[in-house]
Amino acid sequence: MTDKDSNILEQTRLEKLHRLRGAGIEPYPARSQVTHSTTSAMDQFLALENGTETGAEVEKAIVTLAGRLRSMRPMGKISFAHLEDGYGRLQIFLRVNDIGQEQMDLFSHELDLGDFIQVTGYIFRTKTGEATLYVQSFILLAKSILPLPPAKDEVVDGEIVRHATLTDPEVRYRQRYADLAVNPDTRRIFQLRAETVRALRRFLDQRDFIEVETPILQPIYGGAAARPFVTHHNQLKQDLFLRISFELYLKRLLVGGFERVYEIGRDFRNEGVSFKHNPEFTQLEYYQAYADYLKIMEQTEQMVAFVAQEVLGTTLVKFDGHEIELAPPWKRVEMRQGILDATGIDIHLHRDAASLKQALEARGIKHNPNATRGKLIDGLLSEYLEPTFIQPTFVYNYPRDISPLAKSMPGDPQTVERFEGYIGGMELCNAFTELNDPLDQEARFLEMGREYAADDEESNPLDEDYLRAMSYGMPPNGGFGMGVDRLVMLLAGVHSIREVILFPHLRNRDEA
RNA sequence: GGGCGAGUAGCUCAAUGGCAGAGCAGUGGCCUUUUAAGCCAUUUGUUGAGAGUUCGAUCCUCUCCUCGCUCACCA
Repeated sequence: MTDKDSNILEQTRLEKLHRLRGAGIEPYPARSQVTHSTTSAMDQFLALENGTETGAEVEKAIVTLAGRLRSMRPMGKISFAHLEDGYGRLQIFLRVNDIGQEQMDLFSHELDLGDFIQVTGYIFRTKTGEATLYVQSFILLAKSILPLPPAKDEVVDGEIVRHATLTDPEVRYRQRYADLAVNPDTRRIFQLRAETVRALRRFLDQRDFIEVETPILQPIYGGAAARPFVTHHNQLKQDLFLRISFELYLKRLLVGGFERVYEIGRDFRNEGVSFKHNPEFTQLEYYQAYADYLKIMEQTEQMVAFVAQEVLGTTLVKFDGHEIELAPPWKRVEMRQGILDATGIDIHLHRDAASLKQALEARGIKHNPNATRGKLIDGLLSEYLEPTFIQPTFVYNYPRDISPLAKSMPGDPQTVERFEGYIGGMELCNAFTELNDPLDQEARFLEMGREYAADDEESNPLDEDYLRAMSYGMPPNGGFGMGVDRLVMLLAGVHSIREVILFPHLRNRDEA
């Protein structure tokens, strides 16, 4: 930062800091003696207040709290300020009669917005009725050198109206600490995120799933079609990939005898960035022995509705200008029928890529000439169906060649038992009846190797160890994967994945 | 990677081919129930970076950087 030493605001604060040190006051003491939070102090005060009949004196319960100075209104011989801690805000009140001129000057002249202080006193009500801490003593806990972005707010008819506030997305993402410090809405999103993850765990734990952790650094990546990040182990002289999914490891555990496993963790995909894509994102995957995709479909509706109810207290969410009802049952669209309705093309009448391309060309639908049949169908899904799925919708029965890990439908080898869940025009989850036939699985891997060009980085290397595991015998099972970030977007009602990731990936900033 | 938009004081934003402004924040003063406290005074700029056109560029042109939106990519 070039303006570091030229910024007069920082210089002023540094001078204050040096003056404090010179006066024997440590601006960063190691210890504090907090007895209450803003809310617990307030709760205690309200209880005392309510327990007191008219005419009786409210007992002056002495509390010590700590927090950050968020506003200051010095008025000569008295001073008001607001203190904010991790729970909320409380107004504090200082009077020269009680704390003395020296402390009063210290408060008015040497403290700044953003400083952490500890205050001791009792709560009373001001003329305007605001419960306020009457300060008997205070100490500085941490001096703030860099001024926080100002974020003033006032209360109008019970609504908080914010005036100057930090809105620049770049600063908000790069300096998330500052965003969190001044924007309560940002803090709320990440509290909601934590509650969402807890609720997901609760849902699965109640159903006898066990949570496991599988490798992030993998010698062979797989389980999804995505370009990986590559890294290197120096000592072992071995290239490693950051995982693009958990799938192949989790299903090895079914071979090992666990019947219900899940993992919540980070996936890494070396692909484009957008409002719904971050290079690293949080994924939930679970696998359940003796379940099929229809069972998983039902469970998905229940899980999402459960989480919404736990986190928001309702299954009705607002997203992107829409009211979305998450309670079951969700709409179900069979893929063939959905595409037929939307485009007039019956994919069952076009059993190979060439035939399907002809049909697309006849209707003037643009497409990638090198795509497989499955990719063409997937393109139709993304183009014509996905944006229309605002209310929760399952699309089911997918083409086999884009689903190498899913089991074919009885009597229709070109179609697999797979579904994806869409909400708000966004893919939320993906699940299928897992393929557990090692011979079929090997054939699929080889088939994929033929259909994808050799230089197509999405074509996964053949995972022979996975085939060996399956050869020992894998119970029939249903598997499920969901983007946790997207679920949080939905519940928080925000349109960008960056709003639900604390430190989203941004381009390098050249600080030359 | 392509297209569109944006970048001006610490923050939020004005302005004009001719001395770059306001509010807030800061600093000094007044103020014993304020709360976007108020009043008086006052400080703050490589106008994102670089180059070009021009007597003169924050403004026009080009290149670059960053952010946002969007398209492509993303079984």
